[in-house]
Amino acid sequence: MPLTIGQLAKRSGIGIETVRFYERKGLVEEPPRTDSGYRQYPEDVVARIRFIRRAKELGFKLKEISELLSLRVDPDTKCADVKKQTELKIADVEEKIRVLQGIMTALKKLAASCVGTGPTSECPILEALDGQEKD
Amino acid sequence: MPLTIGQLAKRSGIGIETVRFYERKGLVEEPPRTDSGYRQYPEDVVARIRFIRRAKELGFKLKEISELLSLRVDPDTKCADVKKQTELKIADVEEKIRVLQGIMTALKKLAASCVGTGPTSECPILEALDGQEKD
DNA sequence: CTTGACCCCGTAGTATGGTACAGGGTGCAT
DNA sequence: ATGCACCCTGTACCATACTACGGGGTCAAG
Repeated sequence: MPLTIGQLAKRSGIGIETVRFYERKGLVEEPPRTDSGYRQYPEDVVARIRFIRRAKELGFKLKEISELLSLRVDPDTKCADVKKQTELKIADVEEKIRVLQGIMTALKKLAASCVGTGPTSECPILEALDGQEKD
Repeated sequence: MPLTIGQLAKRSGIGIETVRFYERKGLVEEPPRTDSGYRQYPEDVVARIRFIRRAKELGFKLKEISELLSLRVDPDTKCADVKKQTELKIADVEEKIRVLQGIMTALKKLAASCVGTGPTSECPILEALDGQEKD
């Protein structure tokens, strides 16, 4: 028995509007309709939306997810293509971590330089952000 | 001698439109104008924009930067307040790194499980994203 | 047969951080 | 005095990922 959009949304843990949004974006294909125009989703769309959610959690953007999704639809694409995408994503995430760790180091250095007393005019954090300029 | 908006933009390394955008956002205060309406920036605005740029590089959002900026304007705020903001930011960045490392682990596990041969129908990566469902 | 929960569509708004016009006026050099 | 670079305002647009709303139609229970 097919699902209404509301049932689909509830089962897959997203909002109704988001389902329609994904449909507009091509992430979820347009389902058949009842005579009155209600969307009728087959069960497996729940799995597809779960796929989208998991991929999102792994840091894929919607655009990347739809690429992943079309890869699998095309019978000519190979497992290796999917693996390549994943490896690109790994490099991407590694880069993000690298940048954040640089930020961390800088922030910690700032925090360590500050004893936490005195007015802002003598705050070493603000002075550091000012660079060579003095306020 | 005061700077025109174009000179300010060039010296501080951002675009003219961005200066006006920062003005609208309250990050850069409205400068005096010439009779004809041209903005006239004192030199030290260059430092202020550099401050904004550095803070942005450290992962502060514009909203957070404007908070930082108002902290320093208020003579009653203490160095400790700035330090506290910085420490909150450190926790924030640590959390981001933690999440990304979890993602990395998952992605690497996926990539490792895939030998890279065969059609997408047998791709372990897509299967993993599907969860308990099989395509 | 009415009420309430659900569905439809299209449009617009949210937040973030800008960028890009259009349609003017200004300032300076030649 | 004319050309060109620069400035002004206001508005609209970019991507990202939703979320909300208005004004309707539908379905099942009581």
